[in-house]
Amino acid sequence: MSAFKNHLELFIPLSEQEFDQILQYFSYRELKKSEYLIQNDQLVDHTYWIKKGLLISSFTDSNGKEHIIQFAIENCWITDQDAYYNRTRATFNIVCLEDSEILCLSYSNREKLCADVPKMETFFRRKANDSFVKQQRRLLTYMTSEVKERYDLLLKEYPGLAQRVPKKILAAYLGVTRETLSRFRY
Amino acid sequence: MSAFKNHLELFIPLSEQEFDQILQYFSYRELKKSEYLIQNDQLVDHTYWIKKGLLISSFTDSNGKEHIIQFAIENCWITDQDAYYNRTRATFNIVCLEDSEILCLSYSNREKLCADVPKMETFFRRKANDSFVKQQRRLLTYMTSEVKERYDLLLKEYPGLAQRVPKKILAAYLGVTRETLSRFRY
DNA sequence: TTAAAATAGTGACGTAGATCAACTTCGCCT
DNA sequence: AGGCGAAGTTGATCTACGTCACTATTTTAA
Repeated sequence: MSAFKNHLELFIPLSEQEFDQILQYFSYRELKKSEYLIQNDQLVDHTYWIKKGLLISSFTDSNGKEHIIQFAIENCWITDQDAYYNRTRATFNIVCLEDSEILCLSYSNREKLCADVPKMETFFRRKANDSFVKQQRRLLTYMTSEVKERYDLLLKEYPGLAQRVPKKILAAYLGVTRETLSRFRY
Repeated sequence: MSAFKNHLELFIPLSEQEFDQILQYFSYRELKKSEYLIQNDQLVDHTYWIKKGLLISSFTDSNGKEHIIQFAIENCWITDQDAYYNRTRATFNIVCLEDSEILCLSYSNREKLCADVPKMETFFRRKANDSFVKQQRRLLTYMTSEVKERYDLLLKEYPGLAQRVPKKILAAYLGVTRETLSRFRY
């Protein structure tokens, strides 16, 4: 009754044996609240699937302002994708907001997995297309919607997030100051 | 000496025979300036690779304001990805700004191609990861940079675009009015 | 070839959200 | 349990960009 198997089966059907084989390519980690998974300037050799917990990836711009790139809760993947795919150093920080349980996949194991198990290459292709569309929707929301509307959409996408995460983090995801967000809530 | 073969070889090496086989899955179209490749509300059954020309995909929001999603010039892929991958209707319009020559790949042919030629599944996986990262960089630029800076970055990414495209289209890509863009140029 | 439409530039004014500052409340740590 | 830093609220201004209105120029199509 693995949540990870269910997750993979969103895109590809798997036998128990296939799933067991796939799991060999992953390792497992547990992190406590406020520990870092990735820090700015590190080489990024892994992508991560969140079994349990809550993490954020963030970017600090040249004015020292922090922007939230992504929330990752149960069943989400997270890494600094630019650094991971291009084998360069992180520009993002990824930190735990809650104690977390994480499956880890190294770059070389991911390539091996894709070569050894064609279904997994299909999975990653579909997943990447899906992520692209979601990212594009976020950009579109950014371009077309008022802050209040973007806030409502965020809470609709992650119900209960407002209770798990400081408001200033929500504001930094929406691209406004905490003062502005505070004036919008009632 | 095919530009398309070179394009595929950015991610995967190909023999002439393999390339010839791959080409079988595509069809070819020519469009004149101002003709539509995809119109809002149509079913989207193809993704397109631009051999020559210039197209834009755009989205018209509930206030009637037009937003430019993407410019597609030589060697770019373009479609309404949300509609294409999820087999639904277009929310974007895609129109030619210049006479264009286009390779077309249907959804079912793409799936067949991925199943028949594993290298092409690898190509599309890598390409999708790459597109995701580029999209994420655009969102980040949106969140962190002033309009003037975003304008300069756009022209750096597509040199000569300012000469090929009406200014109001550039403004709609940057998410500002044509008046504001006009005041930034010197 | 010329009229109409689309594109572009500029000024005056309006507004959403930023910035700064003061105050309150919450959560963590020994 | 109580002290301290982080988080959140609220008010007063500031500012980047939007809106509207008018004019000039370029493109399109009959």
